[in-house]
Amino acid sequence: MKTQVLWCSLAELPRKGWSKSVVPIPMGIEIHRPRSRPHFYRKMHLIIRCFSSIISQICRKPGLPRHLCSLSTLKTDQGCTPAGKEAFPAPGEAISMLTTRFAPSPTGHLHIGGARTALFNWLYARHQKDGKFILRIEDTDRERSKDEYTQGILDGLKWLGIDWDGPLYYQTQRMDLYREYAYRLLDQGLAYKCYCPPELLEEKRKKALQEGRKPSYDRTCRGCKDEYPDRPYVLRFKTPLSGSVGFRDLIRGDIVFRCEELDDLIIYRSDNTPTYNFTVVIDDATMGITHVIRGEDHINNTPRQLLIYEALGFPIPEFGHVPLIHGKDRSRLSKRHGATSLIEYRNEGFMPEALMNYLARLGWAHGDQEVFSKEELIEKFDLPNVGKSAAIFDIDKLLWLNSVYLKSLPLEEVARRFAPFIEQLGYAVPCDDTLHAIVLNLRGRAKTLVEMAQMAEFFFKDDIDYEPKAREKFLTPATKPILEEFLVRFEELESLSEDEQRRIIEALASEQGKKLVEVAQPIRVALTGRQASPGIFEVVGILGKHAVEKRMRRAISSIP
RNA sequence: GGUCCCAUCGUCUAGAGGCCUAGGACGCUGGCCUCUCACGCCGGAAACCGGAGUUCGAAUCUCCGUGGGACCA
Repeated sequence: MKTQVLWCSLAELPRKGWSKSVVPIPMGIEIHRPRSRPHFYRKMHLIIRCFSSIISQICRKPGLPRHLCSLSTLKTDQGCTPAGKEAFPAPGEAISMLTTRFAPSPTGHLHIGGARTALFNWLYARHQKDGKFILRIEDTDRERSKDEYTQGILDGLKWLGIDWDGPLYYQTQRMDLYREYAYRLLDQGLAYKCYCPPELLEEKRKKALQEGRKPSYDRTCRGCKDEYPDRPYVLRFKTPLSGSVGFRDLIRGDIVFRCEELDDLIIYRSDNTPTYNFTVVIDDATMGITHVIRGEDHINNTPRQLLIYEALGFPIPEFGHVPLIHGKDRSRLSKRHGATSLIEYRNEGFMPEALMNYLARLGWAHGDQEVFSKEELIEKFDLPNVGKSAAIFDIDKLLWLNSVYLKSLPLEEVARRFAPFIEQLGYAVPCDDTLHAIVLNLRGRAKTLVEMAQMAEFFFKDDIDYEPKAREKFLTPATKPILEEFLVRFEELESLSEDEQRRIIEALASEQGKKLVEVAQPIRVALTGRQASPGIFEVVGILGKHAVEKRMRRAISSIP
C-alpha cells in the first residue's frame, strides 16, 4: 500500500482551483428545496457528514468534476430549486462550514495554556459569522478524570467569556462509536490483532534502545490471522511501510513525515478502550470539525491521525498548531511555575477582559495594537498572524492590562465585581454611593481587585492599624499640635467640599510655617494609618465628618 | 537516542529583500505634574543566536552549525 501525501481537505477545495460555489456531492443524492439559507447550510453539513467517505475520495482525486455538482447543477439536475435569491450563496461565495473545537481532559484545572488554545479556537470560529465552536470533554482516562475538574473547566471558560455551540460532548459516552470504527478498520484489513504481551514488548524496546535502534514495534503480528483465538489482543493500525504523510499547517506551513518513522500504533487496547490518537480522529471527523487548532505538542501526532482519517475515508480537516506557553525557565508551563489555573486569576482579582486580551496577545499580534475589546479580537483575530515560537507568560504585562481595564470599564461594573472582594476581607459592602466613590479613587492605583480591597480596607473600620513606619514618622509629639489644630477647625467646617478642606489645611500650613505636605501627611496617617493613600480630600469625603473626627481623636490620643 | 518544531530588546511582539539609524508595549530608568502613593505626560538604556552562501543590497531567502522546546519511548 502506497500512501500519497495528503494535502487536500474539504475546506481547501476553493484553493484547489475549484469554484467556490461548487460542493462535491456524490451523484444520485436527492436534495429537496431548502426552506432558507441556514436550512441549506445544515443540509450541506449533513450531506458532507453522511457521505464523507465518498467525498474524501473525490477530494483525493483531483480532476474528477463528474462527481461534483455545482449549485446550478443542483437546481436543475437534482430536483432542487432555490426558494429565492437568498436561499443560495452568491456566485463565488464560499459555503462556510467552519467548525472548531476545544477538547480538554478533566484531569486537572484549566490552565492558561489550555485557555489560550480554547480562546484561539473560539475566536477563529466567531470570526466567521456562522462558525461553530464545540466543546468536548476527553474523559477516557477514568482513573484521573474528575467531575469537579470538568465543572472547573466549564466555569473557567464561562468566566473568560467563551461560550460553545451545541451540546457538551463526553468521550465516555461515545465508546461504542470508537469500538465500531476500530473494528471496521480491522474488517477492512487496515488494522490487525496484535497478541504480543506487554512484557515482551518492553523487553524488545529496551534491547533496541541498548543497541541504538529505534524502539518501535517490530510488527511481529502484522501478518497474523487470528492464530490465537484465546489470547488477549490489541488492535494495531497498519501504517504504510513507505511513502510519506504531510499536511499544510495553517501556522507553520508544510510539514512532512516519512512513514518509516511511524510504527503500527495501537488504536484499541485489550481492555476495550480506544487510544488517544484514535478517538480524536473519530470525534473530530464525526463532529464535522473543519479546523483543528491545538498546541504544537500535537504536531507529532498529526501524521498518525492523518493516516487514520485516510483509512476511514474521512475528509481531512485543516490543522493549525499554536506554540506552547512556557514558564520563566522556558520549559512547558506546569504547577511549579506558580498560578497556572484560570480560577486562580479570577480569585486574584483579574478581569476576564484583561486575561482574554493578554492571552490573545500572547503569540498573536495585530500590528502595534495592545488593547483589544472582545469584539475587536473576534474581528481581527486570524491564524497567519499567530507566531511560531513559544511564549513566556509575563505576569507584569497582565497586571498592567488588568489595570487598564480597571480604569476603563464602567464604574458600576467594576464596583459590582469589587464587592465580593470586600466581603472576603470580612467587611460589609457599603452602599452604592460609597462603593462607587471608593472604586473611583482606587481604580487608578490598584492593579487587581484583591489589591484594591487591601487598599480600601481602612475605609471600613475606624480603629485602623497604623503602619509602624508611618506612625514613627508622622504621629509624633511634633505633629500632635497640627493634628489637634486641624481637628478644631475641621469640626467647625460646614461642608466637606475640597475647597473648604483645602482652605483650612493651607491656612494651617502657612500659620505653622510648614509646607502643605508636612500637614497633609500626619492627617493622612491619622485617617488611613498609611503613608500612601488616595487624596486626603477624597478620603475625608468618603469617610464623612463623624468618622474623620473619631479617627483624629483616636490618633491624637495615641500620641504620648 | 529518533522524529518534528522554533530562534528580533529581560518579556510579548512589529517586520513579506531596499521604507531599519530595527518600530510599539510591559518591565527598568531619568524628569514633569503633585498633599502621599498611583495615574497621566515627556525622555533614556535595551535586541536581529553564529558562520557561510544567493543578491547591487539580507532581520527578511538558502545551507550548515549552535541553542531551546515538544513528541515517541
